[in-house]
Amino acid sequence: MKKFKRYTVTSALPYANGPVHIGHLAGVYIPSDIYTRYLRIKGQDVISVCGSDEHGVPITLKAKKEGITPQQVVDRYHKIIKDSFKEFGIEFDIYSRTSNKIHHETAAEMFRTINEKGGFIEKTTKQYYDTEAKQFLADRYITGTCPHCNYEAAYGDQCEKCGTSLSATELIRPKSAISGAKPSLRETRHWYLPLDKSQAFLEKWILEDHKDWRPLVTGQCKSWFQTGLQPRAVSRDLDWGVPVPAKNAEGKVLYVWFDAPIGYISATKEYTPDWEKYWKNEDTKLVHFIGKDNIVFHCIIFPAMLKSAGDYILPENVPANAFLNLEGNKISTSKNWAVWLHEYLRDFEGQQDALRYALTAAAPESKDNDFTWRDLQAKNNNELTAVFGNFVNRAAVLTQKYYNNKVPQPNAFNQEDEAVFEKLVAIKAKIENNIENYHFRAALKEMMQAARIGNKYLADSEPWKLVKIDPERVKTILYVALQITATLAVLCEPFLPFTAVKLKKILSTNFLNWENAGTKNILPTGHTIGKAELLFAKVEDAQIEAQMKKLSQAKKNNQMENKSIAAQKATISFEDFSKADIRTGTILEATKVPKTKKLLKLLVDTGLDTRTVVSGIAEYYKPEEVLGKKVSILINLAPRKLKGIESQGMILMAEDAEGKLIFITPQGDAKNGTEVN
RNA sequence: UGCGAGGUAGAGCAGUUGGUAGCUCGUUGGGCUCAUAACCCAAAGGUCGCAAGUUCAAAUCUUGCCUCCGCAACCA
Repeated sequence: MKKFKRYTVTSALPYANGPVHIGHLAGVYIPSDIYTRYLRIKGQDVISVCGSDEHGVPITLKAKKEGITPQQVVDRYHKIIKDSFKEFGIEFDIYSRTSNKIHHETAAEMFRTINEKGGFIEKTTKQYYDTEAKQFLADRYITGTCPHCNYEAAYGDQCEKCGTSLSATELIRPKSAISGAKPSLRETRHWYLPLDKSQAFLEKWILEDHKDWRPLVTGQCKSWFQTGLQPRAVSRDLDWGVPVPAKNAEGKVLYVWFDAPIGYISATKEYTPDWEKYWKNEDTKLVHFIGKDNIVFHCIIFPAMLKSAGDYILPENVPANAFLNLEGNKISTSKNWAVWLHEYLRDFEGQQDALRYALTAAAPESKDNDFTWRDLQAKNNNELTAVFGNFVNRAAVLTQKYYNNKVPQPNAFNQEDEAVFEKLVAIKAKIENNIENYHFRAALKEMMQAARIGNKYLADSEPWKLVKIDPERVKTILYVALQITATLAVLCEPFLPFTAVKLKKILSTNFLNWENAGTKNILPTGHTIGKAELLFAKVEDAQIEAQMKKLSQAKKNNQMENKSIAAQKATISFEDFSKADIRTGTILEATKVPKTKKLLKLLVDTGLDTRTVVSGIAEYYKPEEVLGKKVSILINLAPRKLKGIESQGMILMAEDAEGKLIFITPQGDAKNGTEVN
């Protein structure tokens, strides 16, 4: 395997239109932090770069909605995100932002470089333009009627009712989702990255040269290759972003997906003038940590960009994670279905490692996973506290009791003692191997195994019994136990940095390093350790219940917003349903019922007969409008007198978004009297 | 609909080139008392999504189906 001299580790730039939640942490930031912390402890030359992604349409929309500038939006979230990362112990060497001057310059320069090499093509297309909001509209921001199923709220890229994928120009009665105005088609010219020309190179690079990538990642790339890569626009008509540095490019900015990954480079530049060795030197290992939604950008598009620009190295690996769900549902920023990092830090002060542990243990490395609060509690209380914390406490307390906090002088090691050291060495090797191959979940498990070995060692050797009959042996036992503890302090650092600090304080040592973990004299005889203190606090039921309550509140709020959609009614049997006799019919006559606001008196041909029905639709329909209308009618409803007129059935109606009643009209040529089933 | 990735004990996950199904937590029983009622030992618990096929032998290979997730060209 290739030997690298230094590492450049990137973590997907969080989008600055909301705070960071546990899905981001489990998918990207915790794995990248484990990886870089590990490399740092081993003394490698590594930089970890990240920053806020601050451009793009959603941010401008949010600003508009709140009546502030996009800059104010990103300033707000950049601060929240940056602060919460720091407090959570995600240790970037630099956390930058794409609204920075240095980023604008770097991104513009990248564009120019590629452009000068003829790496773009220019194309003019027709796109919908919102004359009121004065901007071009992405397909997603156009709604209209689906040409296939007539669903009225279809998006410009897809109809969610019938699932057909659409292009915005197919929509009947298109409407801007931003202003509600009717958009018009306008010509616009854009630069495109001709990915099709890079396909051959990318296919070889990914499928042949990097067979060690995760199946999830390779699979998705394959999927793209099969369809065939197409040119992709790198510019956009918008006033928020990096201006396109070219002639005739007024009002055009670099499209966010082009701009964002360059943020890794500009962050590096901001960090060190010596940035080029991290991006242009073949001895450097570049690793991108991302979520699965970002695979195409980091495995296909960004490499194609880097390649076109020349000089740049390409990623060695892109360990993308799948998604984390929360209590069985997808995490959603807009629905507030999330555990926000800044809120966790407030609600669980000093318990960063509990979340780090739970999220690493449940990391969605190969498939989507579910996070539950009960699981966090169980992992913290039954694993971290019970196994790890308890062992450390046992060793420290025994040392305090028997040796006044001094590491005792051991006698010759017996077979059990030797076995312990052998296991520790093996565990350390497994952790290294797992981390280097991005198996952080497995690495964490191994780390805990070291604590288990400690507990078992104490339980098997029973120093508290032996102290009365063989005090010399107890010295060796406690010596060994303390070596295990010190090894733990080293091995846990990539995963549980706060615990590592505490543990080193308990051992009152700062001379531990990765290389001597698992060795027989990591903590020398005669060294005085500090006072025993608890490493972990338990997570109490009350804390969990408070969080669950918060979530159910979020759920309730969502339901309030979607109030128009009523919950499903109680299940009925087929017999119940078949009692209802619904027929198609035609309205023959309609007259307003005098002295009422709502009622129309209708004469309906039901196929069986002609009958009178009184219906509460007068607010929405004039009598002449409903004449001859095909309707569905429930005919065996018990007759009822309304304003003195006997109503002999009920016209089926639905309510639309504005509360207006609309007829359930049979499609096509249903004869009057046809049964509706 | 197409493509990709999953579906393995109550939960979360391993299972290398096909050869007796494993780990952690939880559950049950026992032991211990140095320790945050923590720790240690043992047991129970699985027709490996379903169906068919290849094979002496399939969680593992082939085919079909069911199901969940993602992507599908301007969605970041």
